[in-house]
Amino acid sequence: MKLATWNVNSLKVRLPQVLQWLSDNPVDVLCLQETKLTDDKFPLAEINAAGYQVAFTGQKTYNGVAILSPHAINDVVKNNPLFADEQQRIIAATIAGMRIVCAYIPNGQAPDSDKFQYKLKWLAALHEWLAQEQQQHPQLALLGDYNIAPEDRDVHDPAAWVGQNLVSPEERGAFAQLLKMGFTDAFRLFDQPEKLFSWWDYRRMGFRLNRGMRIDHILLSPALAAQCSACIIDKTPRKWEQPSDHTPVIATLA
DNA sequence: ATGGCCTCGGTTCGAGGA
Repeated sequence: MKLATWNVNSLKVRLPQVLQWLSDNPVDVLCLQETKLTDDKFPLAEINAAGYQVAFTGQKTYNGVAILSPHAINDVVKNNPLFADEQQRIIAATIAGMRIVCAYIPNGQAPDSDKFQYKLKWLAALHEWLAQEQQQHPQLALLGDYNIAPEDRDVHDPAAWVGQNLVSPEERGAFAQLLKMGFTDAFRLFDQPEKLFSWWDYRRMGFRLNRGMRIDHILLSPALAAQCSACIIDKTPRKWEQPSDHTPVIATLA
């Protein structure tokens, strides 16, 4: 069983790459973020034709999330029921006995901004909701773009980023809270290469210079973590023409 | 050097992303 997450930064632009990647990497679950499509524009037929079911919720220009699977997708929930939000950032579903939550956590912009306060409130509501979900769903996975680099080793140049957005103590505290609740960062279950990231800035030759961050994560409940046999970041699509600035993360469950 | 690049909406620039 393979679970993956990928912030595609516009599914309209990236659909050919998503289909190519799925052809090269058949997975049981693929969570997408930043689809940036209203539901009427979602490429449902193309994804179905590739052999995948899909649940999605989107809006114009920003945000938007989707879950793709070759298996049946059941009990779809859009957004956090405990947090009224016009922004389409969460979709959850049950697939092959697992409860899958696909999340696009707010960016936050800067620690002194209103958007940062929104991010922290959003994360607090996420904690509250997941605490309920884990009671009902022992096999629970949270996949997505967290917009948080959990530790200094997840940042290309930690000294340059101290206190900034994506690495601030408040954000890292919110991530740590998820671990405290019992979730495991699948990537850190295994030995990993140093300086392996999931996002690189388009500017400043970020990818070529490996100036990146690990901000896309797969968090697993204890029952799923016990089955996890591998977790990798696939840098391949970041090397393609006109790439997303993020690249897929994949967890394998035994 | 607080910009650089990419996407979108909507027009030829601004906002947002991270």
